[in-house]
Amino acid sequence: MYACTLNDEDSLEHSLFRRLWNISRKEVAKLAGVSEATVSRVLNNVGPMKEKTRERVLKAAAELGYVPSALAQQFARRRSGNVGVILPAVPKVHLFSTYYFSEILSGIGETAKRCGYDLLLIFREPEGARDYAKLFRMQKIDACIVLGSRDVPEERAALAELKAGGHPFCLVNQRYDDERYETVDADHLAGSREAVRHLLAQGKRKVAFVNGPEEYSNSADRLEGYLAALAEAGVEREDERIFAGNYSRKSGYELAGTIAERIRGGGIDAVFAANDRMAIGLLQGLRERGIEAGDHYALVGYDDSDGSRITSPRLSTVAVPFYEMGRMAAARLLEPELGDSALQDGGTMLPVSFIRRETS
Amino acid sequence: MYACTLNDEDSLEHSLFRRLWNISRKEVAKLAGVSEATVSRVLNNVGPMKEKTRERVLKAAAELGYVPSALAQQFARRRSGNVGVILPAVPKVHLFSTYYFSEILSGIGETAKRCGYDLLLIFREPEGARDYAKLFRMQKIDACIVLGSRDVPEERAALAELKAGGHPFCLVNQRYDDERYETVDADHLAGSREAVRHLLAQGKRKVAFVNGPEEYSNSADRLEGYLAALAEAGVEREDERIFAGNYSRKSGYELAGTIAERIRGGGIDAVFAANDRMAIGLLQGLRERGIEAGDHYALVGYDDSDGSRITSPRLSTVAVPFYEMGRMAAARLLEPELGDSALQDGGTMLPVSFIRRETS
DNA sequence: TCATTTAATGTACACGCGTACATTATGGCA
DNA sequence: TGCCATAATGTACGCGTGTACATTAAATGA
Repeated sequence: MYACTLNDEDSLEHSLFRRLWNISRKEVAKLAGVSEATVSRVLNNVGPMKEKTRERVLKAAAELGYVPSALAQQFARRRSGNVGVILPAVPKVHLFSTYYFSEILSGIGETAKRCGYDLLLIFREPEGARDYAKLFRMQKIDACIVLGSRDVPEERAALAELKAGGHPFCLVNQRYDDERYETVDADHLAGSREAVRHLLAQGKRKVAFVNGPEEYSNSADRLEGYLAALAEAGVEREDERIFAGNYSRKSGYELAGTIAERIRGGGIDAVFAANDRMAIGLLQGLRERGIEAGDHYALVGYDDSDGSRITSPRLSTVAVPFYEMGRMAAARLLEPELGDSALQDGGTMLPVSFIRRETS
Repeated sequence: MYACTLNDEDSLEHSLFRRLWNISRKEVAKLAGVSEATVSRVLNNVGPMKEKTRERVLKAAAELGYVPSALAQQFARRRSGNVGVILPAVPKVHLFSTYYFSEILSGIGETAKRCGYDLLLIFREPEGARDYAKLFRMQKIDACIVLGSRDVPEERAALAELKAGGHPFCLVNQRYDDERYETVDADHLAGSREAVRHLLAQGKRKVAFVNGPEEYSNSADRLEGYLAALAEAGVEREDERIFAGNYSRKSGYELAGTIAERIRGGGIDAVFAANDRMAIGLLQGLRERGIEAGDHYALVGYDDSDGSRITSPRLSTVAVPFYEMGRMAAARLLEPELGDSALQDGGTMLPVSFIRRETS
């Protein structure tokens, strides 16, 4: 039918080699009979162009199955198109709810995708070597979101370096009030106050508090909320009722011995734990000692994690909009114009809500 | 002391602009008094070089705070250095244990970091548009690991295209036995058989099975293991004892009505659920009907998730080495020479182990 | 019709690195 | 000393885009 001309050679090339030799702008340009620049302009929709040309180029691109090389684009644009997400070192993940991270990560992913960014996962080095700024200098990422940040010297140094370098980043669930970093947090003070108010409203007067490590601003917020609620109700602060865990279930479990005695002795009639995991550990530890949540004492956790729904009795807790927080953190970095309008400025605080279940 | 020469201008440049204008190989070369190629060779440790030169270059690089541009490197090497990790669409995540993903992800991350790769997170599109191969054609990733794969036509097509394109990928926890894809799975047949054997050994003879959707090879494996154990014990298969859930807690919960009746009627004396979430949902649903696990019936879950430890009674289950599976999947792709030696060839199956707790 | 603006396209180069190849230093050996 | 093999380094270019600038085509106005 057709003579074996150059055209046929071309189509042979297309059908056979398109998967072998990556075809580039050049081939598309040749097929469409235009210059490479025109191809580029059509695909990026920049500058004026004749509709006819546009169609020819798009057709040629489709025919060749052309896909621009992200590598070359990134290089030419000097942007990686990646948002780095910094996660706690592997073993630390288990201190937090994994639920916590998957929710936040999903939220970040949603916004990032919408803005044309990809997510680069970065596990924090266990041994203090946290050179976040290097990731920017290497141009691996254009922005980054820091999860599980703790107020320790190495972390402060790393963040200060980011700031000094002018690198866009956003903290989630951790504030450095003296630093004015971009931050998305939830109103843990209000959440804790609410939780403790609830306990007080039940007539409890000896409310213990199991907090997490003080390197997390979350912990300070919760303490503040706890104290505020007590003060409101005219209940005196009692330091013996304040305990320190590390947000792991185990740490809650291990406090059960001490707390059991106090409950038996009438020194404690309710417990507010700074997260569900510790609350659950405590619940289990106390149960082993014959002390039942919701019966011998009231218990409230924090996070509304999956776990809070599967204990029995079900755990009262405070719901935190992790997914929203992730979305917002990403939006702050990737679409700052929208971000500002969406929040009352400086209002990085998302609302939380107390959820009463069976342990209180 | 020093005259204001070009040298001083240079050091001014270093101290002030090193963070503003990204310095490149060129500046290092000039400062070290060598060619750019030599800088490159020193930094990549390629070819012979004089120790003296090496030191000069490294010193210059350090002095300038030089960091190679990952973008340019990737472009020149035509490798992104990224491993794509494909995750279920956001809403789906909740069907799986988030524990499951964070474990596997950590395992992948460990190996990837060791091999000098980064992790690019990719959420599967909800609407069937899963063009995995495009990620390779765009050169966004050099390899990919597919999590939560389901045997549906779109998925098969996407995987077939990957294979046809010669793109390295590895499935985790899902097999396509007719396709010979690179896969890392655990021995769910053995795990399920073990779990059911245990129930039978307790004298149970009417063991129900709550399975997940059949698009997951995991589900088929578990069914097979369940049936194998029954057959061994000479217990006849009874289709009315086989139920279909979707791996969510809710789906287990919703089966409670039917199963409660059967337990009361003596038609069921034990339940093996294909994952912990369904087991927990069922446990809760039955409890609401006054039927207690470990008491009125025996219950075994699957996954050894966090949740299995916090129910009461604690859930008997089957532990799966998710972290190891992640490590191995990554190793398969990134260090195939080691991977092959580590496993008996074709032996993609990792062992699982039954864990007896209080519900059985 | 021609001059002048504006639309549409082409030409040329930078981006920062890796690396093939050319070139120059070095050392061994006769 | 001269020759050769090899070590060490330099030169030059490609990788596939984006885009500034130059050029040409079309449109507008007198």
